[in-house]
Amino acid sequence: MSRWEPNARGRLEKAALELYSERGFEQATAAEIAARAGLAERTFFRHFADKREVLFGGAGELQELLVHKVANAPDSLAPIDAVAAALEGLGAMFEQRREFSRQRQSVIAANAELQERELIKLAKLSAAVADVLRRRGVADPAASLAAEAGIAVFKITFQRWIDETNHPDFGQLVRESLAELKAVTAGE
Amino acid sequence: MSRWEPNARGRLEKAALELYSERGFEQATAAEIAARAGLAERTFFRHFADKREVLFGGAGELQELLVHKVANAPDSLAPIDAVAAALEGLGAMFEQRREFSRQRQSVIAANAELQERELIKLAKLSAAVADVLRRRGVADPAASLAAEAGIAVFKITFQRWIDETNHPDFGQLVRESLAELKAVTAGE
DNA sequence: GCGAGTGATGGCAGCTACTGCCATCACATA
DNA sequence: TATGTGATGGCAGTAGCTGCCATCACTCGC
Repeated sequence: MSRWEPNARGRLEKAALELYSERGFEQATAAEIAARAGLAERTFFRHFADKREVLFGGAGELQELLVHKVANAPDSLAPIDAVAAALEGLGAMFEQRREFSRQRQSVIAANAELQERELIKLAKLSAAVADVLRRRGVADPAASLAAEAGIAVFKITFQRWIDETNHPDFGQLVRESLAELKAVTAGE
Repeated sequence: MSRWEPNARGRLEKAALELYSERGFEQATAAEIAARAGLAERTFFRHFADKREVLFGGAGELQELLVHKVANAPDSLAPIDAVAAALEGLGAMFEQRREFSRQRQSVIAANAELQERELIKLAKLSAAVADVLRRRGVADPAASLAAEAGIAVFKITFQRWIDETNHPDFGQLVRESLAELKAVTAGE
């Protein structure tokens, strides 16, 4: 494996996840990751803005997917239900890479800097969802709040999906979490 | 102003906010901040874990305050209402430092790394609120969801409070945002 | 008053993340 | 075969951050 092997980016992502798992995020240097991928450190930073970003290559696709699903949800659905329906549709994608997701999440859970990066990705997701809700005609601050609430449902759902040992259905967990949220915010 | 002047930490916080405002977070070095505070770079890193943390000295107090207020909210209040009541009680604290808050928030808004730090502080706030809700007898995932929803209300409220030019009342904004959230999550 | 102890500070060496700049390489195309 | 293009490597340099040790101001027991 040397220069001009295909899929340098993918090799870097794989090498990084392995090294971060083996010895922790802080103990792995960018040079080591690059070496394991058969590349130079300089090349690592050409593919990824920093050491953390290598774990978040999928964030863009996830956002596009979610935005697309919210945009295409039936007009009859209330904002929060449109977001929840879109979240349910993410199940297939996650189920497919469950083991990868678990490993990645365990690395992130062990390091605060990675959690920060994860949180800003979720914040951008929330902002994008708020945008598409506004395009559906939802006014502010309702659009922002519905988006934030939807992402909160996503966070809790994903955590439960990772933690549960008996492979629960992602969509089912979304529906349960949404019902809990509605129960919790029902009042007056 | 030299060695052994009192309140080194406070001087560093002030110098940092000034420098970050004047030329941006990335363009200000830790050595410069320390010099402006009459201290050495080494001393800066003894008071703050990193360059960002110097802007978040108040996060701990805020969390204690909020947790205390949620814990002492009337038992009759539903979880989300207990959190909202606690948030309303934060108004006095913010109104007192409105100009500081605006300047600080403008610095944070201009830099992604600072936003990441802010988000993890809010996540910790949410976790602490979830904890105190559990101590109030709220089960999971309701406790986590109520906390996340409450912090979402806080985020939107704070943003509106900063943006509005005509000095709105913080508590009033909390009540409005909560009402919007309830409207948005009311369903089926 | 005086010496030991304590906590805050400064200085310095060193590692690593990250960047700018330029050379080099593999490949496509004319 | 020449030439352009995009990906890569090498290297120097900056800045964030840490470990280690010396130094300084203050306190307390005597």
